[in-house]
Amino acid sequence: MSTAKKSAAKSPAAKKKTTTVSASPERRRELLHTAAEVFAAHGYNATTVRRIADEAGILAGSLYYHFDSKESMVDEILSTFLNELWDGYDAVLAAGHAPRKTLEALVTESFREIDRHRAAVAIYQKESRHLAAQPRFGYLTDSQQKFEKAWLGTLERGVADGSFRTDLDIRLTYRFVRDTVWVAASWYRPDGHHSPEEIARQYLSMVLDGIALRD
Amino acid sequence: MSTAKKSAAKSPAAKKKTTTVSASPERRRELLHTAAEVFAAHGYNATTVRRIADEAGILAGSLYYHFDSKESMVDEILSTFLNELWDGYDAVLAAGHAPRKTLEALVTESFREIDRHRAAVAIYQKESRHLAAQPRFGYLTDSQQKFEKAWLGTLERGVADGSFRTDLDIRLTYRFVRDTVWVAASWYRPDGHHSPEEIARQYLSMVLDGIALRD
Amino acid sequence: MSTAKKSAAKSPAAKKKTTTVSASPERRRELLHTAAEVFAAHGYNATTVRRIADEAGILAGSLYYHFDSKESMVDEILSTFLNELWDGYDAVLAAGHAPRKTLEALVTESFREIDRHRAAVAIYQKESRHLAAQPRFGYLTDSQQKFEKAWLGTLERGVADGSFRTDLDIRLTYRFVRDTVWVAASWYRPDGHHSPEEIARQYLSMVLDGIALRD
Amino acid sequence: MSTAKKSAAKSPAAKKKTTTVSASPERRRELLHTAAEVFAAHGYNATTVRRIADEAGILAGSLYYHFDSKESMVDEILSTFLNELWDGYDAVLAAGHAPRKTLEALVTESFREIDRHRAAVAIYQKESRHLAAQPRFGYLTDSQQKFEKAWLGTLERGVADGSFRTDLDIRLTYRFVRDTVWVAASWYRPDGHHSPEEIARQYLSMVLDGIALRD
DNA sequence: CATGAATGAGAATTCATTCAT
DNA sequence: TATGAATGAATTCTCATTCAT
Repeated sequence: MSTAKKSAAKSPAAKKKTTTVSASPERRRELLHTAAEVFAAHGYNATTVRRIADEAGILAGSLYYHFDSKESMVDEILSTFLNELWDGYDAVLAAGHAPRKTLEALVTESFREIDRHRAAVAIYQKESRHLAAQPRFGYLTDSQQKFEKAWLGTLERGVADGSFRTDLDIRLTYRFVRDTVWVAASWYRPDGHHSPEEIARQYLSMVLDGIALRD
Repeated sequence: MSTAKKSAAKSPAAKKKTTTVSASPERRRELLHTAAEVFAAHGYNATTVRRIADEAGILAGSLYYHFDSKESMVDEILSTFLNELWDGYDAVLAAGHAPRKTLEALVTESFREIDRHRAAVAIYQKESRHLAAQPRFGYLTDSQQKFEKAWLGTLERGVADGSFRTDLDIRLTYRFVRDTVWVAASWYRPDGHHSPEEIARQYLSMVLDGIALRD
Repeated sequence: MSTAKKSAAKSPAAKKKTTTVSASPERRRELLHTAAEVFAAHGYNATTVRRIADEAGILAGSLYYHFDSKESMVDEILSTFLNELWDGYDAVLAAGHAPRKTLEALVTESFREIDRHRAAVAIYQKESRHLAAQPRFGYLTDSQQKFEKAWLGTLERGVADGSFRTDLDIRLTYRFVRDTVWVAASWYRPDGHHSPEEIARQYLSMVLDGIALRD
Repeated sequence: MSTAKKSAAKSPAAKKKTTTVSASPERRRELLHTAAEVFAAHGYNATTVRRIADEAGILAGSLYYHFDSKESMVDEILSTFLNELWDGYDAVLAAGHAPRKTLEALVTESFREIDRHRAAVAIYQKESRHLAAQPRFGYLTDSQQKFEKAWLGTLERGVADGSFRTDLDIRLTYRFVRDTVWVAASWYRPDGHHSPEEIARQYLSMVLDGIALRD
């Protein structure tokens, strides 16, 4: 069970109003989906509650029947996403593959998550830094650290066993790979041409072998 | 002369209040520097005029002696940055190097700009998309297009002359290289260990040759 | 029959919705009891309909099957209380006792009401002034006036017949006695130690003979 | 120096925005005076910020140039009042008078405070209980306890030295005297007829010697 | 009788901006 | 150049109330 999962579970549970949480989960999900799209498109701060409500076809005040606050909407969007992400990552890490294969699996899994939670990923990219400052979003920091450990560890093992180059600054490489993957959420649109697996394959090809033609 | 430069120049000139322009340019620069730091740290929307003023040691209202509006502050920050960026890029492109060398020069130039205008680059990364929606910031879109033309063109020429791999989706490659470089502004801190040139070298090494060990 | 009774009776009767009245009187009473406790504890304005519903174990909307509005709840609570109060007071006044004995009987009766309707009395103390501004609560003002007449009259008769001191400002004395008695509702908790009659006895002792030791 | 003073001083000091506090104290005082009147007349919760602003002849938002929040307005009103109250009480208690004289002095001082801070006293009476629940208003509880200690102690000493009756429940007597005095704030209007000292004299006469005519 | 979902009218608060001094 | 005081529009959130089921 991941840190994100535990923290995320604790966060809503600490609220007084449990009523809100008990409301029909279907409607919640619809509304959260709408909210996520708007947050992703315009940014969390720039998104007004009213805008979300408009998009959902209800009045702004009505959102508060389902959610405590605008904040608790992002909270639920992000923690849901991170929980699923870590389910996938944990499975990959638990499989005990060789470093190179692990890297490939992590990248592929990442693109799958981008495909499934595009909006959430975009929000995470843009907002996690300043949201993490609030105690309520502590799980973002936790997740960040687990994330770094997983990727850095994989790279280190790969350097040790000869899969990856030894002449690179490993933290720089980590950032390079990490950004390379996740920034994709800002332009990725599922369209049939490119399945997440196909994109992952091309990215991996570039990251692993470079874009220069080999002699 | 770049599009950015012209547009940027036109933008303030279209204002009614010439008062603003008459103020001492030194003070302006100081204040813009302060503003850029705060914008970069907290985001444009989340940054209050008062916060900038606090940081500058004056009252919020006093900023309006120097600038028309909060918007005109980002405007000046971004257009100044883009003008310098294009001075560099134009020089590189005008030199007529071979594709691979051009790519290397563009990347190196980019990291230099990140080094010199870290705050502006961070703002550009986070805010350009939604700022570009306003006519005033049309030059952001112009710049974006010139940018894409320069990079995509270089990649295409490189594919044609055998410098770069032919089996990759070229737009994907473009995004890969572009993001790879500019996202660095979100974590880059000038510290002596890594000069922009050194970081550029490592990035290029990864992008061109990949991180996998060659046989 | 008192003014309060008549006004209170007229008030709900003037409503359109007769539905409300048809509900089981037992459930009404339970709910009113719950409402009274919450109003007393947190104040009328600060009490949300939802809070009352929570306490009653139902949803906010469900209260509207039983009552027209939050206002009609306080209305019923206060008018019920005042009707009972005036039943007692009227009996005392009709008995035709001497002034001092009348005063004692009124005080004792008051503490009995506090004992029986603690919540209602507390609400009355805190809210009657501003509720009385609305026409619907005109009976509060009526009751207030009858109240003043009864007490002031008793005091005046007592001054005339030599039961009470002649050197005191009679309105000041009235307020003194009135406040002395009713403010008790703010701290009184029925606990077995102090029966209302016992508290009345001690209060009367203080009011009539003072707290200083007589020579 | 009293508890109220220290707590009150700490409360505003804990704020981030010191700017607010630094604004001209004259305007603050005027606005606080207005606010206190409205709070006293309609209750804290029922008073809208807009109402205060209307009364002050400015717009609601403009109040926030001077104060952080509605809460900080009551805070300042109450703590200012309590500080002055305790200056007076402490002086009385430090004088080391005999119990009866101390009681008289405390009552007189109380009526003087009611005269000077009528609105604040009325607010204190109505709102202190629920405000005290918030940490920010902890000094209300502190003050309450000091208050009880001062009055109960005086009564106890008076019982011991034969000034006061020995057959009364002392806590009941405490509440009786306390409420008797402070409830006066709800009807007291300075009018020339009754100086605070004159009212204190009459109250003391009733409290000490009772309203019944002595034989 | 009760629920679930909404409405709509405020409420407090924030903030870019203005302007007389 | 800067201050102090305000404006006014927008924003998040609250809550009594309604109503179809």
